Amino acid sequence: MQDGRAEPAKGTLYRKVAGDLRDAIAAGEYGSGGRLPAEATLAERYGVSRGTIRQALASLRADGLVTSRRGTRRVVLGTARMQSFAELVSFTNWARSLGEEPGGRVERVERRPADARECEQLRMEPGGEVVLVLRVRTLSGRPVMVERSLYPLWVGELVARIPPDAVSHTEPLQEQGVVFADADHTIDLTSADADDARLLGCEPGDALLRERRRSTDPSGAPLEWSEDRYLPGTVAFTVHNSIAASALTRRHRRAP
Amino acid sequence: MQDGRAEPAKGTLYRKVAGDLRDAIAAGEYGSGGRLPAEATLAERYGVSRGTIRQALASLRADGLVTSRRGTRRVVLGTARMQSFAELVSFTNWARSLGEEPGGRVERVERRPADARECEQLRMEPGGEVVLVLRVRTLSGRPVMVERSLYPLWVGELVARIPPDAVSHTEPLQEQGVVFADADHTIDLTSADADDARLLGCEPGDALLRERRRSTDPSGAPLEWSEDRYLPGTVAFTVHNSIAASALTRRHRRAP
DNA sequence: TGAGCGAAGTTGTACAGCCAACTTTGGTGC
DNA sequence: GCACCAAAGTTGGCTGTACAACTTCGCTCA
Repeated sequence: MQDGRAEPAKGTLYRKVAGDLRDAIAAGEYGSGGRLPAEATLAERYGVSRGTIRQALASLRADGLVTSRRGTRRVVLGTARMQSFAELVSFTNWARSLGEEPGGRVERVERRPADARECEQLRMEPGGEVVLVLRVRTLSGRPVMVERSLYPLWVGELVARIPPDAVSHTEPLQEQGVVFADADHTIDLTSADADDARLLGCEPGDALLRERRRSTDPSGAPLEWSEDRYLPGTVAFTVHNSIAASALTRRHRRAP
Repeated sequence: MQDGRAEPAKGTLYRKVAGDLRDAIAAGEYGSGGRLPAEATLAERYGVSRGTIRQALASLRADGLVTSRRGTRRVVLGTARMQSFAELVSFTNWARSLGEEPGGRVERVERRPADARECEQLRMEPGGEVVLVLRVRTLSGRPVMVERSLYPLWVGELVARIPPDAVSHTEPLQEQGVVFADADHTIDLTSADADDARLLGCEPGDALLRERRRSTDPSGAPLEWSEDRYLPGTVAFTVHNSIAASALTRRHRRAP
């Protein structure tokens, strides 16, 4: 996604249409705050059914590119927009999309029994073993993040076989057929411990931006429970939300 | 949403179905990691078409409640799940859903011309005026957040009429017909300035969790550009993401 | 016992049509 | 000029159908 250029957007019709509309919006074809053509118009233009157009537009809606309400044509919310969390699945992809050179070095690998909380998070039998990986991640050579990942054994064994200085872990895992499909993220603030301070070059107790992440594969099986700690100023998380269809809208007052 | 209880979920069929399924999942009816009934089964059970069922399930999917992939029934990802960002549209709602007593006090209201960046963010003509509101927000009496909000004039005038110690600003605005429909959020870390330190009771330079937010109404018109600064440990942001339908899935390896 | 294959089950994509709900616009009437 | 109303335009919601793509499971066969 982030390399931009005109990819045919895979085989399905609605994705082709969505990609096309995304490009048009990014090119400012409708302007910021401008109106998109009506669904029927687009359907005719692309030679597809209205349902397909609606599917494409739902995708733009989910990304916060356009509004959507009954009675009026869709309005462009912003002409440029980043993939944000879609890229957050991988530090490597995110870094590359910024034009930075990502790197990483595994500091410690440890195999040990999981405690009660870890078992629950990874949906394992009590007493099962997990693999803990401590890794420092760099942007153009400068350390910016410490990653502590907990894997179930079958993933951990694959991770352990990856060279310690590999840029990406998700890519080799993907080669092995391990797909990260879903993730829950929790973002807050924490302070650096001794490991963090040493690896990031800050003082113990300094504030760090923390992202905790639980990832599952397409079948819903937990793959990873991870805690990432970022140096301040190196990263910002972005997300879009919408009431989409909320109750109590009452009468709507327009901007003059 | 957050008061839980069985609301009929408005008039539409698919929302009734979605609400019902949400309740069932929350009650653990299918278990964590369990399989949902097939679409056809649900369609028959509820007496609606498969399309309607799919609409309901898409809503659960978007909330990260269930997986969704071709060939296999949907899998429950988690039995309990918070609304997270859906509640983030309002500090008041969020606090109440946590059982805390929200409060707030306006510290400063200022009407002044907008600079170039502010004009762009609020999509105004250059030289237009904006209203700046500085407010401290409390949880059960304890200050946890400083909010700096920038409003276009027509909203700012409504805000200025709200009593300084009003618990919620969005609720009276809603009464006036101002609906916050969409928002973009950026989350990172910053340090307290003199105002923050005084109002939050911390030291200048202390780290704070920062959320910048740009909200629009249903027609896409900017309503607010706000920067919130939270004391550490008072709030965590959660979000769910999914590849949903990514390319390069290759062959998928299952968890044993 | 294990590998391979095929059938059944399930979701994804696409089409077509219908009506309801809502917004906008323009004209009518005062 | 202004308020009100009617009509046109537009999206939301729902049904029904058909086929494609994929997963799972059990059976057959070596």
